[in-house]
Amino acid sequence: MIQTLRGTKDIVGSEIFYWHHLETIARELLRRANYQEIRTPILEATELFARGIGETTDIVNKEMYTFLSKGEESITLRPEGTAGVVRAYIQNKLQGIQRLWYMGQMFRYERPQKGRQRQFHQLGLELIGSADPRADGEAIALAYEILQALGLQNLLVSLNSVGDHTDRMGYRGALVDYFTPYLADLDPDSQQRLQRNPLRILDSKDPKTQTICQSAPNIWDYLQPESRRRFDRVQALLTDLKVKFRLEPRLVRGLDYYTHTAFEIQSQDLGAQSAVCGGGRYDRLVAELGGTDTPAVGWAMGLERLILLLENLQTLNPPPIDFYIVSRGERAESYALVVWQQLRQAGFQVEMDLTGAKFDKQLKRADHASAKAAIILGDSEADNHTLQVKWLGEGRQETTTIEDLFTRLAPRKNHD
RNA sequence: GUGUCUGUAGCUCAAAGGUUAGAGCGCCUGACUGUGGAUCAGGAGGCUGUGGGUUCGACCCCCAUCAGACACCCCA
Repeated sequence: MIQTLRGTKDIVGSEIFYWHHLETIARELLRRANYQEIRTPILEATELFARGIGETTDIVNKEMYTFLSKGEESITLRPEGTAGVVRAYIQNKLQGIQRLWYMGQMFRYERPQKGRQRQFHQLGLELIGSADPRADGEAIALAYEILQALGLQNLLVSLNSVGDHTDRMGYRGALVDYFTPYLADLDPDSQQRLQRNPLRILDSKDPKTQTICQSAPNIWDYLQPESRRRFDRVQALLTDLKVKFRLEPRLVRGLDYYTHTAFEIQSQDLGAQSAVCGGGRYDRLVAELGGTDTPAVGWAMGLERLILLLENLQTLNPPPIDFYIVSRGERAESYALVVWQQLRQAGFQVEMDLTGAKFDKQLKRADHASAKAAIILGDSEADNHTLQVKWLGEGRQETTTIEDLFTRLAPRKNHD
């Protein structure tokens, strides 16, 4: 049997109702904030991610689906959304402040576990063109409110500032100085990180490394006054917006392009992969990718993780349909098809039984389809142009005509 | 890439190395020949993930492989 590749899955059966629910709420909140959807290709030049995300990151080093196309060009299935959106911003010469959102598949070659797949979905937001701390507040508040609107509980917003480039270089040097004497006591992964990305040592889960980190230098001591003021302002704005957050000096996002604001929203109801949303400010990325120097802030949510939480929260059932048409006999079956068309064109949601089985079997299926009413058609109804309508909730049955049904139920028309 | 655990009917799970691999739910049929849900009776459905091996004999033990779960790494 041919089956799905490791780390990929079908979204099948009632799971789709959770996706629709999530999409409906997110779309509505983003519409109110006048964000515009953008759809960029899943396939991009490998160089876009190498330059955008950073050559030293794990995403670029070991997690990308990269291959050569027939023209020997190196292409990659996107591992995240921001680089592509920024590429589109530059390529399409978008100007001024752009409020953009996207939703779609992302790909990372990793071992799957709870809340992590190789092909997964992200909902992302990018607010490009403003350095105003209010832009940070806007982006974070929207993420927070979307998660709240979904009814998620036990959410924790972690906030940090990683400063600008000079702040970070100073801090990085201080960390290297601090950790070097302890080199032998660090876990092997962190030993590697000391050269590549010492900031990452801070969120190691190794207990011994953790103790060493206790008295490591704090990034806040390396923020220049201007960066510090900016950080304070973002905190004040979030408080005004009633976003509850926790300051987390160790929070370091995995991608190289972040500056100043970094944040993450975690759920305590997931396993180890607890981050449902991550993001921050990336003032250098547009220039890095060849555009004019443009500040920006954004985030991404992992939708599979949100779906897991939603499924724990509530059971969504398929909405009931209006009519299930049951028919038996040659003339009745032809008549049923016409009734099916008329009901549908009048705006009702209708399903017609195709089995030709006995009425009790077909009615059982009507019940199973959670239809409000079954329309029962035999040859005598076909001859008289009447309908037997059985209201399944109350069990009442009536003889009527399709015209009568239309006038009584004032059906929704297709066009408004 | 590393570690631990798990693969038996559509689903959830049984079956001390020893007859013909079972049960619940679901599905189908009938009781009820033009009337759903409940009840009762019956039925279909399995190369025990796959490929090797050990054994008189393997769902069970061994090896490999594929897949899944969880964790590490990393991230959403």
